[in-house]
Amino acid sequence: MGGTGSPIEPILLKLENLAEFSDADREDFLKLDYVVRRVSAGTTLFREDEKSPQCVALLTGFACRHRTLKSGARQIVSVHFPGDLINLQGGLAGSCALNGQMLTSGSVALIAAADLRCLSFERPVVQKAIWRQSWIDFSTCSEWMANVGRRDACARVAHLICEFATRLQGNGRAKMTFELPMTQEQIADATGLTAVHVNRTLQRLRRAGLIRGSGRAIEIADWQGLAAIAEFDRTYLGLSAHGRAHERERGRNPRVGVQNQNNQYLN
Amino acid sequence: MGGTGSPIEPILLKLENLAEFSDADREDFLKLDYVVRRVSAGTTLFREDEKSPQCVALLTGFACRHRTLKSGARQIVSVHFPGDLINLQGGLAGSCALNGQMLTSGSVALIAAADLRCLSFERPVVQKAIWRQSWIDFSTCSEWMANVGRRDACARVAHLICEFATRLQGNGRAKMTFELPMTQEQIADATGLTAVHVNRTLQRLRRAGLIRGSGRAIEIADWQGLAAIAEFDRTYLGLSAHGRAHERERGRNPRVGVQNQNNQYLN
DNA sequence: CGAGCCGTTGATAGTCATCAAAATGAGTGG
DNA sequence: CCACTCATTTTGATGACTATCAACGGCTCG
Repeated sequence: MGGTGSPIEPILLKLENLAEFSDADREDFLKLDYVVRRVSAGTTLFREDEKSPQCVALLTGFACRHRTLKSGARQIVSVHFPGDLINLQGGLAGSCALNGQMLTSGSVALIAAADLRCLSFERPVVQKAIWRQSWIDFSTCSEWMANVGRRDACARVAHLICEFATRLQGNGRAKMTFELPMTQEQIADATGLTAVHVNRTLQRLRRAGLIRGSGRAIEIADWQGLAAIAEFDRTYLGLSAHGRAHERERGRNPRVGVQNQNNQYLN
Repeated sequence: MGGTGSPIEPILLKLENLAEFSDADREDFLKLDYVVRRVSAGTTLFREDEKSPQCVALLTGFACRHRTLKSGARQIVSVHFPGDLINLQGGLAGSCALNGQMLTSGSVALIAAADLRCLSFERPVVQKAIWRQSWIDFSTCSEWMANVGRRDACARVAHLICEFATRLQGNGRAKMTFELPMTQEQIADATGLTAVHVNRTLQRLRRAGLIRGSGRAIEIADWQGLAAIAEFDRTYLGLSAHGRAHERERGRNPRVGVQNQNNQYLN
């Protein structure tokens, strides 16, 4: 196979990392109906108060989901990369009280949620992939919550950078140089800070020798150090088991005994 | 039906709110294997570094999932009520990098994730219910993230109280009086504050006449006011469509045009 | 070339964390 | 039933981290 030229093939490729697709699975997926749209930065993809079930496949560019309070304060809840299938939760289960918006310009393919639901019903492998994606969404969301709730500004921004480097690289090691697809204000909205403070925090990370580069071009000068102050552990991203020799097993919290299958620490 | 006496019947009842179970669905669900355990407050239910896929059905008492940083700082990511099925993400898709822990004493039924996976495969309705539950988990998680990232201490605590009141009540209106099943330190861990500050915040809410009662007994004195400062909107909890006459449609953000099915604001 | 977004810098004020210790309350064992 | 212990709640004093307000330079773009 390879190179059917379908616009949604990148989406398929990413999903295939999450389950073992058969040729039939692949074919059926590529048969999905969709509409491709070019979108500029800032375009709203879907809104919290809208019921229309629609899934968005991000072909090029970057997008996010966010929640906006009456005060105007915004919390970005997830960031999406080219190849991502966005709004699974909202599309497949009903509105999700989140807004979807492009961070940069790019293009998307709109897929009717009903079609995707059908496909996932007929193709258990597709279903499994979607389920796992949804799991990753949740996992990432809770990691972000810990980020926003329990880390200081430096660690928050460092963590975001680590995550981006890792996700941009796919399954390999983290990229050392890349372009952050967000303005400092958007970084602020993702980390629960203000744009001004993000600016100063980036400067501190630079002065500390952890990153280099100006503007949105980020070069990671000291991955170890950056990951350390961020306490970054890529497990939550659910990437395949490539670089699995993690630095786990260390100083977790040894409050309870050893772990094993059968919950022997339950009473 | 009604009153088979099975310990996991409360779980079933809650799931039935999320999809239309047939009698066969119900029966098969109740046939699931499980082991019941009494657990004391603080008992660890599952750990982030553990692979054993196991789902926990919370029969009595309250539980939470949390993430702990090396510094010892803890972020509680979700709170679970009697009748909840916990760790769907971790159990069905692999470890979730989250710890599960009892907030109070209580009892749980352990269900092998594989069994649940099987059931959900054979019973699309069960699957739908589980999918919707997972959606609610995500939805709640992102609401909490907005809470922790973008609201001040008063609003955060008020929001937590509103959510608890609403969830305790099931589908009706919010309870006016109930017992918070968490210590102030746990509230702090859920809201990204410190225990000391939670204490002072609760006092402010009392002085403001929004809540009454001492200790964990909470009486909501002014639901309107409390929900207002918290910007609480129960939609994200995915409760059935009872009190749907929301206070929506008001001052959202009118940045983009009208919404309708076909994404006409895309370009 | 003006408009506007974005990044940067400075000065100041608040919110919330931290540290320490006393007060309250529940559970235990003699 | 009471002394005792331990967890939890409460209070006070201090300081750090981050927000807020304001202004300016650089850059892109129509």
